[in-house]
Amino acid sequence: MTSKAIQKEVDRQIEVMRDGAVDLFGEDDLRKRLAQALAEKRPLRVKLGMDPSSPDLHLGHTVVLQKLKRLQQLGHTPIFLVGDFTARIGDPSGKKKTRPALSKDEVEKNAATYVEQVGRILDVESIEVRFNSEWMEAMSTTDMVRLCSHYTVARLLERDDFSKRYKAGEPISVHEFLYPFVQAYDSVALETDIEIGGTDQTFNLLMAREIQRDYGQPPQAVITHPLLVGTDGSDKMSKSLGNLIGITESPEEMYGKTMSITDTLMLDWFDILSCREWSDLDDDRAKLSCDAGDPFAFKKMLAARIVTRFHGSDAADRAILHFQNVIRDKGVPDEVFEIEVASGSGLLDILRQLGFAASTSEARRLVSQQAVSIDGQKVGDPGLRPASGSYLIRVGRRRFGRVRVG
RNA sequence: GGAGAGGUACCGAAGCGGUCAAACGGGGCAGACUGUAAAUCUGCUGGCUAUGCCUUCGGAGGUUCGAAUCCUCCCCUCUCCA
Repeated sequence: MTSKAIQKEVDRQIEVMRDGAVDLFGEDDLRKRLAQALAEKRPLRVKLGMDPSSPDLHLGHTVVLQKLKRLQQLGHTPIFLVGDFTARIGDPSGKKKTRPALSKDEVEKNAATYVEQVGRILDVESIEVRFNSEWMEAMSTTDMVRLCSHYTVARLLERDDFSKRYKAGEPISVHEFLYPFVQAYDSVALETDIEIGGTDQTFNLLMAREIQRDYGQPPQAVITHPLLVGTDGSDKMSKSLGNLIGITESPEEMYGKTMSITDTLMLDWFDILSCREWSDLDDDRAKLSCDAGDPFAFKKMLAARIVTRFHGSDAADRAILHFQNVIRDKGVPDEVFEIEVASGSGLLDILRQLGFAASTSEARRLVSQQAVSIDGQKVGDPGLRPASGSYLIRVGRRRFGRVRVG
């Protein structure tokens, strides 16, 4: 490549890196490094850290994964860092209970699940999967203390999460301060060129730059992405808040959950999740932000796009039909799971066995709220004992189960 | 080490001797309505062999006819001083 061609390619790649990102730190250095790498036909090493304590990926994770995929398509090497050692220290953003130590088996199992799920988004053949216990377990106390000497408490307190908690008088355990050090050192160990993360990771990612410099490495560039707000519309999507859409969820669930988000959140999701792939909807989206357009239609499009991304367009079509049938027309889904119960079982017990109520009391409540129907007939008697036969039980609008009374 | 504040149901937060299974808000669930599992409005939201019974207000004891509320010890958190 001529140097002119290289410059052009650098511009193009930087544009991709910036796309959808909140910030790109260290751009000048990155340009130089990229040019050099291109000249040497050498890929850059792009790190993405993952917490192995909960192995299921959700829509929020996919934001950075989509970006990683695009960098992979540019020819760079994704490094998937499993923070198994870090998981044992405990996640600082999780304020409360320190996470339990995971056994080696659990970590390996979770990591495998991760890679499998990541494989739905990008090509995992050429990906490098690493565990930070690899170098952290071998680190001596002396080295750990030395690592910590590269940063000050005042600077640690600059971190948004820490400063907020500090000002609010909430507890911060000392070990939480170590987390950024470990994460930073991971970049040293991996000789990372670029690290991707959510905006909540900005501090840690930037700190890695300084630590790398102290360890004689060129500092990594940092690309941060916006956090996806969860289905509740208030907090970032996370497992602990239960406001997520998992990427392994059924098409019907994905579609329905997306349809349940508020109109405002829908625009947010579109902007963050699109990644240039849904630009044909940009005009519709623009109309909505100035109060024109059809929010309902737009939300249906968004929901269909999300399902398509993870399950394909056929599945999306099925999800749409299911939604129209069950939610709009209050019909019955095509497929309903079935359980068998002993003859003489009471309705309340059946509801529990179907998983529609966690306790008899809750089942009783549902019945008294006119939420339960058998074969389309509302039920009012909590003491009901259906005779032998097969029945379709419906709870609320969208929970269905067939029960065969023996 | 000293002084003070505090730990309440999924979360936040009232209650400070009986009327407390515990106000209120959020979340969740349900009903109505609708453009949808949006918005809005209403109800429910510890368990059970259920007009009663059992467990719950950091933990363990104690006082009392009776405790989330009073006392003792312990554990945890925060603030200020050293």
